[in-house]
Amino acid sequence: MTQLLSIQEAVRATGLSAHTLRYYERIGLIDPITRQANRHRFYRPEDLQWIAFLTRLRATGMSIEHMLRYAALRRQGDDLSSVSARKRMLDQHTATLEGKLVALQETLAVLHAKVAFYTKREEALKSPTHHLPKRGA
Amino acid sequence: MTQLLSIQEAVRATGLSAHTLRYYERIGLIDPITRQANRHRFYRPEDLQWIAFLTRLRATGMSIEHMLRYAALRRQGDDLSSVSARKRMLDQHTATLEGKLVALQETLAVLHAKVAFYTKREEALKSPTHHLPKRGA
DNA sequence: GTAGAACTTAGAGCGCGCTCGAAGTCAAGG
DNA sequence: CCTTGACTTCGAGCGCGCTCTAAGTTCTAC
Repeated sequence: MTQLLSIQEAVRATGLSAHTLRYYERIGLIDPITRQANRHRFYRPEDLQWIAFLTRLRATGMSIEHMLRYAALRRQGDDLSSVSARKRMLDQHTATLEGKLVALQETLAVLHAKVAFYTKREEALKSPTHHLPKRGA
Repeated sequence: MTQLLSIQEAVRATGLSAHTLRYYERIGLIDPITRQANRHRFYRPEDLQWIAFLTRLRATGMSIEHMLRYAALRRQGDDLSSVSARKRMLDQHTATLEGKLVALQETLAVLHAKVAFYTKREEALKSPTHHLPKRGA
């Protein structure tokens, strides 16, 4: 049958803490997780997929408020207005991430240059008789 | 001569708020900015360069605590231990950013796929007589 | 001389996203 | 029966990075 996971197993599977999993459910990011007789949660594979997607959105900087809007649209069902709105949200996030990607690449270039500079400086300082320290940035 | 900027001009130049500029100085991220007779700060081009670099580090997720360590090393001067430590910090940050870059690209791929899916779904919903709604993720 | 704008300081406050604590329930093992 | 331990709920607390407030100074314009 489908594998159902306890909260601790979900913790391992998602990388989130049990506190965070309950918190996400409490605020409505995650639909109410089905319970066993003892009221313990058990997570279905589809819950984990949704949580993994949420984690992606969070890790790339989407606010919880926005994720809540997305989750609400998802609950609304697959009518045109929901589908269009979700698409717009993801389009918007995509654009944001493309901007971040560029910024990140620029920063990586700056860091590579700085590291190269420090490497030279380091070598000069290690053998002061062979090279005078360089001037510069 | 070198151009000196008031705090408002520094705000425009850096994109940070005046509050944040003072805050950074107060906690030691920025060295004490020189003052005019009326005690107002005036920022030198080199201050702005340093602030721009800090802003890059922040924007790519370096914590203020780490930036403070970097700033302290910089104040220490260009001896071997400072240069090596700064290089190590930037190397470390570079590695972190390379990881983020990959994650970001993965998320962008997921988003592109989802948007494509929603686009199809949207079209199907707009002309329901021509296409039945699709099943799927 | 007075109003207003732009700055100064020190310290309090805030929003986000968790994170934790307290107290209770339940099932299994000894 | 009693402990142990994993879970439950609810609400309070926290760390980060600002952000704002209040009160004071100084300069410029009228």
